[in-house]
Amino acid sequence: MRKDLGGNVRVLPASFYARPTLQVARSLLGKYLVRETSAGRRAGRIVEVEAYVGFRDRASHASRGRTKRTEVMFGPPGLAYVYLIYGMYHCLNVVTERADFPAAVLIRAVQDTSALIDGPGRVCRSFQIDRELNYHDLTSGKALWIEDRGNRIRRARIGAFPRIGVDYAKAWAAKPWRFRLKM
DNA sequence: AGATTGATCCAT
DNA sequence: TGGATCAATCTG
Repeated sequence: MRKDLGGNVRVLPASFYARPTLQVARSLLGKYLVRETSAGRRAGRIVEVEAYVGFRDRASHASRGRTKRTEVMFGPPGLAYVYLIYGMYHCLNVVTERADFPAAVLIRAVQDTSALIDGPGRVCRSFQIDRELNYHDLTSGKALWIEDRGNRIRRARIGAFPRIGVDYAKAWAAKPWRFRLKM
């Protein structure tokens, strides 16, 4: 299938990511995560995400400052931030907003045609995403990208909840920055 | 509830 | 340089 024609299907451009992170997070619901390898193409509908916003967000890796690991979060919008957690699992984020402002959205769950892949580590395992894709340009339309397939998501279908696994962030952990698409 | 696993970060 | 920590997942 052509990615830039046929009306509805198109790779999300940098302008999509260059917006306030909470907006980007909600907008990502219903979009399609696409992974292309030599083995073929695989896609899934994004159904759960989490936003990490700015220097002051204590739940964000970037709250500790600009380090080798967090540098990508300070990069231009539309980059992939992929990191290894617990020495075993990878997590995929998309970088948002603007250069020098650290923000990203974690992809927590996608709906395949046959299964729900629930959990950021499972998403990466299922889509063969690892740190080789850290800094990958998601607007390139190669290897890994996100597509708009023209389906509209009504605001009423989006639920907001506290983020997972960030209790150490105290008050910031309570912010309803996890967004999930109701079935 | 406990184990797993290794990169990262910061205090010693 | 050592050791605590970790945006998770699996098993019992």
